[in-house]
Amino acid sequence: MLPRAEKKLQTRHTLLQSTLDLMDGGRGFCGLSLREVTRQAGVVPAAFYRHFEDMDQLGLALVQESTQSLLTAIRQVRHNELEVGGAIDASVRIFLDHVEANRQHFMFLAREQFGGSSLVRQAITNVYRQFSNDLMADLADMSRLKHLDREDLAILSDLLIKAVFSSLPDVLDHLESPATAPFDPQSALVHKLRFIMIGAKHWLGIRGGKDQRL
Amino acid sequence: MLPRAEKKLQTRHTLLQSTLDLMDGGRGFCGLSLREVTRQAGVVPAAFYRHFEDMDQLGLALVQESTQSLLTAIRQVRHNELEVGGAIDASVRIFLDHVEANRQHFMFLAREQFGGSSLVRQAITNVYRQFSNDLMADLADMSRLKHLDREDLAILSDLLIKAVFSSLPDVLDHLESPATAPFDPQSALVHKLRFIMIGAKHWLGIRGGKDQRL
DNA sequence: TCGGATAGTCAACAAATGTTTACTGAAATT
DNA sequence: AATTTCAGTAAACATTTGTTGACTATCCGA
Repeated sequence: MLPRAEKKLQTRHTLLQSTLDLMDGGRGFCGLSLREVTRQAGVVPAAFYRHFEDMDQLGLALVQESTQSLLTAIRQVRHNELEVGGAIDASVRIFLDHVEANRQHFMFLAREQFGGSSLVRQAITNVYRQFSNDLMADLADMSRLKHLDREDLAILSDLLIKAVFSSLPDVLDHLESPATAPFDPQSALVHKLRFIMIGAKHWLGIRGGKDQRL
Repeated sequence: MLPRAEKKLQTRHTLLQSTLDLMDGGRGFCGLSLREVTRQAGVVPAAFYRHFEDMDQLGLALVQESTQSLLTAIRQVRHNELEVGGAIDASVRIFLDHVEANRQHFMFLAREQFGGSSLVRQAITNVYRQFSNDLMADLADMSRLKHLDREDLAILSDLLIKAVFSSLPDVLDHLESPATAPFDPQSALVHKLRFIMIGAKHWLGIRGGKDQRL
């Protein structure tokens, strides 16, 4: 690449990384100021506008960057699901390895999924929907779930995605101080996904059998 | 009550309510300024300090207020669980009715559970844990879950709580614009909880039977 | 080699923020 | 009736914020 544009990309990356670093202090994205970010990046405030229109746009870029990581992880997981036996264990392992390798990005996603900026929130919501749709397609191919109709599968995949992502904070906290949670978040997550998948396997329709009246 | 302290409590409540009103605009708690809140409340900035030390303390008060609402809902749910048949339907109905009646409070909880202020976040996390423990005690009394040990129950209740709360944003959005979600969030939530409870019922231990290898 | 493009600097601006200090007046206490 | 208490006001403060315009130095294409 040309050293001109390369340098620019490098600064842009520094701005994004500085934002993640500042958020490591436990603060949310909306609590950061433009000047703070540039200060952390070792750049003058005005330089910010060479890369982003405002903080919201930087947030969107951060969503995209994080999503890229996530997409990579998901594809590994989906590839792995084709193998036989212990798909959940292996998938969760791969997913969590990736979370560990991209801790800051996933912290950003976990913290801003319902957070301050509505633009960022909406972007993350769209990513969710996309992943949920992908997962639904995979689930539809599983032989032990053939008895589920489209709506069942949609709700099931949504539930699985929500279970994974709502466990993200536990996992991320556990990475930093491994004594916080009562259980190991990774095995707990596997446990939870098993509950769900077993339930899906024994699902008898919305009315349920008489033994399914809960 | 004496008209002196009563008036003070009223102003305090106005401050809290003003905060919720401002957050209705789609912004997060950490995006609000002290002056903004007092402006909305029709009070001079300095008056804020007669009630709260800083915005974080107001946030904690808001957690407590919201928690009170939630406790009320939960108690209704637990009482309802003692009745026979269709416990999930009825429980979810009651819970969601309460969410609807206290929309702003639950929006606050949903949005700030991982959000900006670490003090607020931690307070909400503690509430979660408490509810999860309560639910665990209830689950332990259910005859169809007698085969689960303490760890199973802990993880199960955590999963149920997470499923409910991660669905809160869907439910709240649906209240404002009932065409956003692909499905009705309420029935979807019932569906999800059924998946989980059925899975719990058929749970055969962490190693599972040979038909439970996922 | 020249001339334009441009990433980043510098300085300045109005506006908004959190916080403090002294005050006012009504309610509570004595 | 006199005095204290205190919720809310008024004004001022030092900072910080987002944004702008003119600049500088470097890289790029001609």
